[in-house]
Amino acid sequence: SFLWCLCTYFLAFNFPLLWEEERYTDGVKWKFLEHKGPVFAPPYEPLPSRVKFYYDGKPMKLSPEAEEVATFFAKMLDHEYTTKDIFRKNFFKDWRKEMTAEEKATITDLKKCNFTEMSEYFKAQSEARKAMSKEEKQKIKEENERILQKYGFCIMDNHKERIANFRIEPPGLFRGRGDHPKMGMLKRRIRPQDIIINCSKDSKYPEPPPGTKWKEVRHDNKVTWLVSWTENIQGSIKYIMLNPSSRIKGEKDWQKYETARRLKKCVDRIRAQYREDWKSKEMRVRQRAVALYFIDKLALRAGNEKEEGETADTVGCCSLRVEHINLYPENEGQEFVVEFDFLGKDSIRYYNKVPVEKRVFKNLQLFMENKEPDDDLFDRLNTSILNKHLQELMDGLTAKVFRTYNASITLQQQLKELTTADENIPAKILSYNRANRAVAILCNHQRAPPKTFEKSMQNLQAKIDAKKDQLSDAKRELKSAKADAKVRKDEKTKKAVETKRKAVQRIEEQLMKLEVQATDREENKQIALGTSKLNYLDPRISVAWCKKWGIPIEKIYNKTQREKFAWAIDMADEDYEF
DNA sequence: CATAAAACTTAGGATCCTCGCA
DNA sequence: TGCGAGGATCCTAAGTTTTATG
Repeated sequence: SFLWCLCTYFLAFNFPLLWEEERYTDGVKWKFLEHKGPVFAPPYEPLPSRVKFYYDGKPMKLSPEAEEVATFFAKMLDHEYTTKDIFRKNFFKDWRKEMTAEEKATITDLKKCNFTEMSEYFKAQSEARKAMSKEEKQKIKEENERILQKYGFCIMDNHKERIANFRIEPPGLFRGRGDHPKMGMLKRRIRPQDIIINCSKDSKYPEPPPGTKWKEVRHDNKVTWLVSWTENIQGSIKYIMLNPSSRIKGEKDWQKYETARRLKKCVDRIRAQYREDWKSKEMRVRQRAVALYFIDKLALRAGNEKEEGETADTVGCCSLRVEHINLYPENEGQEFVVEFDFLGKDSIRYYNKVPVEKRVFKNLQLFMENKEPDDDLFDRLNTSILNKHLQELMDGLTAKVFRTYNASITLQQQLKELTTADENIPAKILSYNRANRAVAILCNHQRAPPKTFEKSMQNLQAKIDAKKDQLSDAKRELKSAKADAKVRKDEKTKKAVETKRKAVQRIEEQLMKLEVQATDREENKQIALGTSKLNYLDPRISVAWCKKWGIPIEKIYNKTQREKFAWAIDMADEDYEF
């Protein structure tokens, strides 16, 4: 059936007769790759001379280089972080590097810099953009479309594929997430001589802009990227790659869920194993087993070590520190409670109180003995040790497979539990969203409550109230029509009763729809569903659910998502089981 | 082996765009 | 027919895993 799937899959992607040779071995990702290269950020446009920068109260004309960096700061003036010490310090240091000797000599204190005119100018610009005529907006749209058509696609092995991010990131001030030590640093402009092009030897190479050269053109078909450059904040490499709808990404995504399904088959054995390991006489084995238990039970991330001072202080499972957990032998009527409180990926807080097995609890006490708060909880463990162990338990098993597995299996279970046959479509979709929500909570996918949340909730409530009034009016009218019909007994009044009855029914439906919507929205206040839907939930579960209950797939997946999951929509029938 | 670099996936917020409603 | 809410899309940072290096 694996081969059958593979076959169906390639047919879905129009791979006539090719699929056997398309299954490259030894890491070959493609045989032919042709593209037009990246789109660079537009060049800097100096400010009109009437827009002034003031230093210490006096107007000062800046060199174009210094002015450009100043505009980056001016554009952020309304953000809170321009008031943060680290941001200001980093910005000022990098800004000074762009100044002429004279500017450097004059501008020595950021507090004496006045960017307000620049800031006002950009606000006015953005207003003007909003106020543009239809024709002007249309023209811009057409230009964007032209660029998309030219640069947004590539040819990979006989297929025209959409590129994900064909535009080079423009220069600006770096703003990491959370308490980032590098916030405010200058992210420099990327030039053609910074760019490495990857394409096939026998393709038409992309042209660098006139008068420039690429850093390198290479032909590495063991990787999937088309363009790369080194970014100056962390010194890491950035890539241009294909869209999720592409064959190369879709196949990888499918493979990911197949690995998670293989874990399903052996997860009982693995769980038994780590429970056994809680008793091991070797400390490293116990630590490994407790960490794995957390990763499995709580869907924690692996938690690689990070270089101190280079990024925000965040952790995952293996990098948890003593200060991130509290142990309660007894708490709110439960025994052996562990309280987690730490910042995870993107500095999103993870807070959870969970009762654990006594053995886990005792182990944690042991791991914490004679340690300072900032010592590692699992001092004999890191992600590479853990993943090596997992690899021995199952081919292709790594820590993140547990997140995928637990997310997908939770969706499947919840859908089974929450969906009832007699509900209408909106109610079924609410059930779907609730199942999705259970996963988002498991994976701790949070969002900031939308700024307009309270207001929009009030609006919705007002609508509901209005609908209720409308309903009682309609009911009253129905009642009087009925009374009328009883007296008159003619066709006309009979018909009127039917009309009124229909009206009541329609309004009741509308009311219910609104109420469902309100519930859904309220429950979703701080939870982001998108991330799990896009990255953790085997789409075939959703496709099967839609088929089973006659829900149009568009109700669950928008256009982009349908493109990304085309493979699953084609592959899964209503009996699909994860 | 340990470590660093490279490759690739996952993530939340900003911005753009559309659609329903007053 | 203009407006605002909310979804779609864009953006790019921040993770994990794989591969290269010494």
